[in-house]
Amino acid sequence: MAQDEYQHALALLKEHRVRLTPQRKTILKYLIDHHTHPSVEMIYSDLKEHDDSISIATVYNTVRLLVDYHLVIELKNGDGSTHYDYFGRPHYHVVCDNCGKITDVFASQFADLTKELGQITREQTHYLVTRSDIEVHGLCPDCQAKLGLTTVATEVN
Amino acid sequence: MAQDEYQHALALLKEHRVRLTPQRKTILKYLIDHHTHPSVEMIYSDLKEHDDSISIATVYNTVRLLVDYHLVIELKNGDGSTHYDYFGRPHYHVVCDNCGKITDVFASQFADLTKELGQITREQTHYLVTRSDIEVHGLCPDCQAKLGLTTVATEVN
DNA sequence: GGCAATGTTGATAATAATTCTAAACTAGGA
DNA sequence: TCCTAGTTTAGAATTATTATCAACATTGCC
Repeated sequence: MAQDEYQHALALLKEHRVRLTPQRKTILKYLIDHHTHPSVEMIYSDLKEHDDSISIATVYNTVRLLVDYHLVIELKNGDGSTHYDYFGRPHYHVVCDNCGKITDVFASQFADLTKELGQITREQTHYLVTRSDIEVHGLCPDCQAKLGLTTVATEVN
Repeated sequence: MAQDEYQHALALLKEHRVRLTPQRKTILKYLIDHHTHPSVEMIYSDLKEHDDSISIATVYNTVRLLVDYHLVIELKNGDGSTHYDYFGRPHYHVVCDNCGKITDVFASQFADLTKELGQITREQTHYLVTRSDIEVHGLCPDCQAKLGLTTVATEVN
């Protein structure tokens, strides 16, 4: 599966005549394998630990490249730094406002929602819609428990 | 209307024992009146021009405060800097990937969409959902015209 | 496989964005 | 009015990001 993603992404880049350097492959693979929504700094230090030398500038350049080709998306949770997430298969994000954790949701309804959203948007704005980023905020189950909100959780709409 | 928003926001802050300093009021009023999605730098220079002294640090502090109380939301279009938008009445954003323009959409269907989204999310993740940020990407009508895509636009789903 | 053209990397300098600090100030309650 | 905890200010410090450019590596071609 992850292997498929990787091959698919490589093929897309190749199609666009993007040079497949070892660094780019490494970073791409890292992002496919780690759905931890890492920041540039996290990617950099992780890779430096395992593999050897890779420049922070290269990480910046590569994530931007991947964002440009829509293989990866940028996220901000609120702690200042920017996070990245491989976006090969459509999904959306749920951010915990208490601990900052970001969870992926691969809901089957996602496709329907985005389609609907695209239609509404086109009607209202006449934009040519290409994609949608959805970010839901709330409290993760852990934080609900910590804050003693477990019972409330089931009541709230 | 804008006056209502302002009073409503002030009341909310007051309720939370937030000190209503002139700087905070000024910045809040600015954000309510300007739906231009300004960056901190833009707010700062605009206010410095009209009004007199206000520190950039205060602008940073204040927008964060307003974000914390969900009166304002953070946006990134892609040019690096962070933008802010008064969020008194629910809406979502459409970003033009060509020129970076951000358009607000106050679709009546917005409420239904977010409700649906909240339900799906809760089922899938057991998060306690509080709100949703939706960001649609595409090409604005101007850029479609510039790029000669007007005919295509009507064909694409 | 080997070669050349051209894009990429790496280290670091430069710049931009954001936060911190400490002293001075002030909103709001008593 | 007075007090005080919270806020503002200016600038320093820190952090994030981009630019530079010589050395290097990928790709397409033979």
